[in-house]
Amino acid sequence: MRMGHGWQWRGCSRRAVRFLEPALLLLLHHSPAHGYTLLEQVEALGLEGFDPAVIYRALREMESQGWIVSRWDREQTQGPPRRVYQLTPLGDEVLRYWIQDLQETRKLLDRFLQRYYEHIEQHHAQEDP
Amino acid sequence: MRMGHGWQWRGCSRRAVRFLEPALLLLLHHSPAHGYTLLEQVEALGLEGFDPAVIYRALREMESQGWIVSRWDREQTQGPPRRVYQLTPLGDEVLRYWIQDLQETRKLLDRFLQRYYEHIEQHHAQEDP
DNA sequence: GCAAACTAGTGGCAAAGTGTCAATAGATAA
DNA sequence: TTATCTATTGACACTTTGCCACTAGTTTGC
Repeated sequence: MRMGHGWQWRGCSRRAVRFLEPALLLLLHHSPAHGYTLLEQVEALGLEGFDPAVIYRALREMESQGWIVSRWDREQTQGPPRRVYQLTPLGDEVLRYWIQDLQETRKLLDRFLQRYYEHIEQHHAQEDP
Repeated sequence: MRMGHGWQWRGCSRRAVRFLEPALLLLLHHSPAHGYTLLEQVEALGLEGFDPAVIYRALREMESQGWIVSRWDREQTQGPPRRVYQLTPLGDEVLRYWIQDLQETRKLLDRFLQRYYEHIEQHHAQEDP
C-alpha cells in the first residue's frame, strides 16, 4: 500500500518529537541523569528511533530555558566527561503544565476515536440491517 | 510565570497540527465538504486557531497524495465557486491506519501520565508518612 | 602498546514543516 | 457602490527536524 511521503515517517514517528521534551522532564523528575542514559530511558518509555543529537539538542534548549541545569561529571564515567542534568523548580512547574496539556490531548484523542467508531457502527448498521 | 519561547505557542497548540490531517480525513469520512466548512468543523472537533491557509494547504497536499479528490461547485455557494472534497478508498485506508496510530499514541499517553502520578504519590508518601 | 569498539557529547546543513499575511474574486447587505 | 462575508490561493520568512560527520576519553582484545 503506497501512501506517499505524507504518511511515511522519516526516522521516527511524527508524534514522538512532541513527546520528547515532556518525556525528558518526566525522567529527570525521577532523578538526575546524563544524556546518554536518557537516550535509553526515552526508548524504554516507548519513544524509539531518536538520533542522539536530537536528545542533546533538546537538553541544551531546555537548559537555556532554565527548566534544567547541568554540571560536568568527570569521575563516574565509562568514557569522556559527561553532563549530568537535573530538574529545576521551574522545570518541575513546566512539567505540571505539560501534564495538564497531555491530559487535554488525551481527551481530544478520546473524542476523536469515539467519533470514528460511532460513525463506523452507523455504517455497518446501514449495510447490514 | 515565564517559560520561554519553547513553551509559548505560536498561533495554536503544538499538538494540534499533527491532528489536522487525521481530523480532515475523519470529517470527510462522514461526508464530502468544502474547505471553508471543514475549517469550522475542525474547530468544533477541538482544534482551534487555524489560519484558513493551513487547512487549504493540508487539503491540497492530501489531494496530491490521492487520499481525497475535489471538484468545483459553482451552484450551491454564498460566494465564489468552492471546491468540494471527498474521501477516496485510499484515504479511507489511510484513515484506518491513522486511527491505529492514534490508539498507540493514546496508550503511550496513558503510560506516560500514569508514570507521573505514580511518582508524585511516592513523593507525597515520603513527605507525609 | 595500539587498534577497535564503546561511551559521550557537539556542530552544521539541507529539507520539511509552520505561521502569517496579502491577494483575488464572487455574492450579498447597507 | 462601498463594505462585508464567503472562499481559495500564493508566497515568504522562520523554525523544526533528520541526518551526518566530528571530537575525544575509556575500555577491551590482541
